[in-house]
Amino acid sequence: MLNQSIANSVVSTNATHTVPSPAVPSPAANPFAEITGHAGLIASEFSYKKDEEIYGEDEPAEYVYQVISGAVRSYKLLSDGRRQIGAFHLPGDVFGLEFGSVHRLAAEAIIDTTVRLVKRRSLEQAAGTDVTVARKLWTMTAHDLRHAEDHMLLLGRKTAMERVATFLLEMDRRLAVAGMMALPMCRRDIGDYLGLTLETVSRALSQLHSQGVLGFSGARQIVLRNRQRLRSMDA
Amino acid sequence: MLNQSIANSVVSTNATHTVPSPAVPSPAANPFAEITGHAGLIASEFSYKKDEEIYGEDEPAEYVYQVISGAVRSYKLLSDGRRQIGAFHLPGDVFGLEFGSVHRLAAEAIIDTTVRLVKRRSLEQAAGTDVTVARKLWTMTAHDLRHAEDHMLLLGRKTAMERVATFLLEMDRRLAVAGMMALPMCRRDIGDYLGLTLETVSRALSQLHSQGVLGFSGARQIVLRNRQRLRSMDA
DNA sequence: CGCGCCTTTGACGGCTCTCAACTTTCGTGG
DNA sequence: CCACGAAAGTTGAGAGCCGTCAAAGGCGCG
Repeated sequence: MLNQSIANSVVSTNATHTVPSPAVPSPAANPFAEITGHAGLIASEFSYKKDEEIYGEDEPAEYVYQVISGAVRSYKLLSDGRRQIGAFHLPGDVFGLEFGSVHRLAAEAIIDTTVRLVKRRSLEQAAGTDVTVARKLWTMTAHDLRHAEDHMLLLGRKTAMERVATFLLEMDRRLAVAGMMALPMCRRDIGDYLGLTLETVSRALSQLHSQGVLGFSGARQIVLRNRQRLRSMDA
Repeated sequence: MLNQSIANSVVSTNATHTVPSPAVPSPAANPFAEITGHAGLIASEFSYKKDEEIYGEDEPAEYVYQVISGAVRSYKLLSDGRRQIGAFHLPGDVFGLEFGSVHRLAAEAIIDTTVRLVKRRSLEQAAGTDVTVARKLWTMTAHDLRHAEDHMLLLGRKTAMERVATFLLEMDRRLAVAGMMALPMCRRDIGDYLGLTLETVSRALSQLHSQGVLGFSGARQIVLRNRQRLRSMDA
């Protein structure tokens, strides 16, 4: 019931599980380039396989990362294994930037992922002499804070359907290409991001599908057919 | 059932509804003093009555505030009135600091409150020339982010009892005097902070009381009698 | 001293979780 | 290119935690 519901002539069938977003935004809008360019910092690249850990919670924060391709989840765990994903990082996003010396959340590659990275101490040092770097660090942290504030509202007060609607609109904004989005993450990841179980996420998506609000082309290829309706559900 | 359960000989009875914390931490630990002292900024004072709005959501962010006395809640609203309190601000805390030009959350005085305030543009300007100020702004935003990340885990994954336990330990740490805390906020505020209803908060507190984990002296005067037990409940 | 807000407590219902079975998709290898 | 097995996703039934509605009690402020 979840397939063949899209006239997806525009979508290449081998696009599954890759995030086809524009690799990295233009240099002008790229905070990493701004910083490294400005301060003459050395940026390396590194790749991680699907589900590979990039760093652990409370691990020393040695590097700051930018997603080049792939996708990353940042999360916290409770002692019994309950997980809260705080953010998904998609191509162009910077993650792992900490004020202190340790990572407050763990990070894992959701799919095969390549990142650019610079040493945190280099950034700190540059910020100590260059106010534009210092300001950029503030900007990036402030951006994360804004997202966290919105997400607290979602987690504390929205219904399951509202959470899923919010999620779809966020992902649509961040990774839709030609009106379609290829989700890199599984239902469990979505649930742990939204404070729900994977079953509840699945049921909400099925309901939206049956109402014609969205179309599937494989469980992770989604087309939004009625964004206005979705926005009205997002409370 | 909620009163006279404490041998509170140390607590003056007229302490209700005032937050008896140390007015403002030592200048060395005071971010506001650090900044204003460093940059020669002008700080004014202002007072708000109980439940008075300090600023609204999406209002221009003209000032940055520091609580001198009293208590403040920062929150977001959904269109139908559901509210998520993102943080409580107690004496010494800085709030209302935004990277952009508008406030992402509204702020209200929980009880009669006096604040110190400086113009945001003054800070921005100072940060443009002084890296220590720029760094301080980053520090404060990073601190808020850390709290928001912890709170997302609470809202997304903790049970009602775990949330209340976490809340009690947080308030104990932040405003306990002589082993007792005088909560400035009502049950509804606590519920809106924890993503619960006021009734659920009340039931959890009653249960902790009946288990001897805490003692009451009026609904808002609480003594923690078994912090270890509470920590084990907070997951 | 008394009114009104805050808090507590109870009964009940429902939204989401849990547990389970089935289906589909996807990666792998023949 | 197809077959196979495992992982991911869907769907159903039932339970439980927390929310809703309601009422009574307590405390604080005027």
